[in-house]
Amino acid sequence: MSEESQLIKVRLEKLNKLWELGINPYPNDFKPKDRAKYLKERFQDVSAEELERMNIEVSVAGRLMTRREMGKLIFAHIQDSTDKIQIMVAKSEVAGETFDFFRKLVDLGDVIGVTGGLIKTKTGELTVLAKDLRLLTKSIRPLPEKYHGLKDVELRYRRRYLDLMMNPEVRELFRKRTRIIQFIREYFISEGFLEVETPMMHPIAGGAAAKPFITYHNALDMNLYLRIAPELYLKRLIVGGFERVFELNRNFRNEGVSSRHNPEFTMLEFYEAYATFEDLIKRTEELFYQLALEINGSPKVIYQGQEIDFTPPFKRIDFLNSLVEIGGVPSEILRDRAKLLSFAKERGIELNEKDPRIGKWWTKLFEELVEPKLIQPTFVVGFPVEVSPLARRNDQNPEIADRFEFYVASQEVANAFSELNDPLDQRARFEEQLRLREVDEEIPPEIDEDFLLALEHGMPPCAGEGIGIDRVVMIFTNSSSIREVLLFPHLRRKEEL
RNA sequence: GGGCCGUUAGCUCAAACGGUAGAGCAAUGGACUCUUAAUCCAUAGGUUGGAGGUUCGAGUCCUCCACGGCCCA
Repeated sequence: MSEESQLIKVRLEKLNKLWELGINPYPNDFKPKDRAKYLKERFQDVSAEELERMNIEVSVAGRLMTRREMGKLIFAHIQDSTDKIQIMVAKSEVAGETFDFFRKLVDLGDVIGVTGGLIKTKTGELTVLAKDLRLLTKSIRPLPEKYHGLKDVELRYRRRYLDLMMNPEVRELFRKRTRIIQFIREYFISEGFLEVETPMMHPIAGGAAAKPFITYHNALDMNLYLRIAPELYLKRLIVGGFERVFELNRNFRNEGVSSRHNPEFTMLEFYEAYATFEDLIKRTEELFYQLALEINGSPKVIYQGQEIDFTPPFKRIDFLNSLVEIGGVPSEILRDRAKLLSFAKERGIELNEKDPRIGKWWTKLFEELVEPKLIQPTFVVGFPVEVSPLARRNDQNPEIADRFEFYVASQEVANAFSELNDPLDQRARFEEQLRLREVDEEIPPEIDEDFLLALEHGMPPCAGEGIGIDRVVMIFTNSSSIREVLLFPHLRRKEEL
C-alpha cells in the first residue's frame, strides 16, 4: 500500500501494543446474542425504572462509530447490521484496565463486543451499560467524517464498504434491491416457473444485438463469449419440455459505461409455453403492480420528481402511431426513405443510411423522439418484424411482430414477444440478419445452428420476456444513475488510491 | 468519441488580483460520571491528482495526461 499517514502509524503502534499485552486484536470467539434494532424495538418504550428492575443482560457487537469521553464515563455508539445502539462505559462498572484499554487502544472504526445491562440514560436513550468490552477487530485506517459521511462519489463507488458503513440510506437502497429481486423471484416460483441456470459463456453470442466480451478457453482452444442474453438457451429448455422457466442473472455487453449502462447488468428472462405476448402484458401489469405495493406500499412511485402510477391497466400505444402522434413524424413520410432521412437530419438524428431496414430507422427515431416522453408505464406494440428476428409474426399482418416493449420513466424496462417457433422462418431470419451484418456490427456473426436444431424438434408455442432489473431498481429507489444501484459499478482502474 | 465542470490533510470543505495553504471532524497530550455533530485547553498533520510550461513568484494562468461527475453521440 501507499505511504502510511500518521493516523495509520498511530494505529499500527496500538496494534503492536495489543500483541505485546497479550491481547489478540482479531479474536473470533465472541458471539453477540443481541442486535441493536431488536433491542430498541423491544425496550425503547420501557421506562428507566422498569428496565432497572428487569435487570436485562445483553451482548452486542458492531463497529465503533462515535465516542464521547466525559472523564470517568464514556458514551459511544456501535453499529451492527441492524442499527446503531449507544453504549456507556463507566470506570466504576468495568474492570480498571478495561476502561483504559477502551480509552487508549480502541479506535473509531474498530469492531467491538460489549456485554452489559440495558439502561436508559437521562435523555431516555436505550443504552448498554458495559460490564465487559472486547476488541473484536482492530481497524488500522480512520473512518470518514462522522457528520458529513462519505460524499465523494468516486470514493463511494471504489470503496463501497465505506459508503455502506457511513451512509444508512445506501445500506437501505441495497436492502431494497435485494427485496425487489427476491420478490420477483418468488413471484415466478409461485407462478410455477422453474428457475434455471444456463451458460454464461457462449460459443456464439446470440439472443440480442450487442457486442460481446470475448474470452478464451485454453484446453478447448476456442473463443467463448460472455453471454449478451440467455434467450436461445432458455428456449431450448422450452423445447425440452419445461413449460415455464426463468433465469435471473447477469448479462454482459461490451459497450460504454453511462448513467444507464454498466457492462454487466442483471436481467430477468422468463418463458411461458402456451402463452402469447398478450398474456405477458397482463403478467407484467400484475408483477409491477404487486412489486410496487410490496416495495413501496403504494402503486404510485415518485421517480426523479415525477409520479409514476403502476395501477393496471397500463397505457398501450402502437409503435408507428407513437412515431406520428408523440414523435411528430408526419405519417406520409414514414415509408419515404429520402424524406425520413432529411426529417431526422433536421432534428440532429443520424440514421444509418446503409441500413436497408426502414424499421431500424423507425427504432432510432422512436428512441430519440418518443422514448423520452414515455413516463407512465406504457406498452409499445406493433414492432416491425425486421427488427424482431426472434419474434413471431402477427397472424393478420406478417410484417408486424407479436411483441411489446415496456417503458417506464423514459427507459426501456422490458421487451417481450410471442416466440418464433417456425424453424424455417427462424433460419430465414437468421440468414437475412447475416446479410445485414455489414451494416450493423451488433448482429451476431454466425448462425446458432444448434438452436435451430432444437427448434426443428418443435418448440411449443410460447412467449418470453426480459426485464432489466437494474432499471427496475432505479425506478423503485429513485436513483438517477445505474451506478447507484450496483454495489460495485464498473470504473476505470486507478493506481494510487 | 466530443463538450463542460471537478480533483487541496484520513474525511467534509475554505483560500480577492498570481504573493508565507486554512478550518471543522478524525488523530495525539490533558480536564471532565448523562453525553449524543459533547464541551474546553494544547499539539501534530500537505510534493494542492501527475508531468511540463509562463512568471521574480502558481492551489490559482497555459499545455498534455490520469481519474470522476454531468450533458451529447
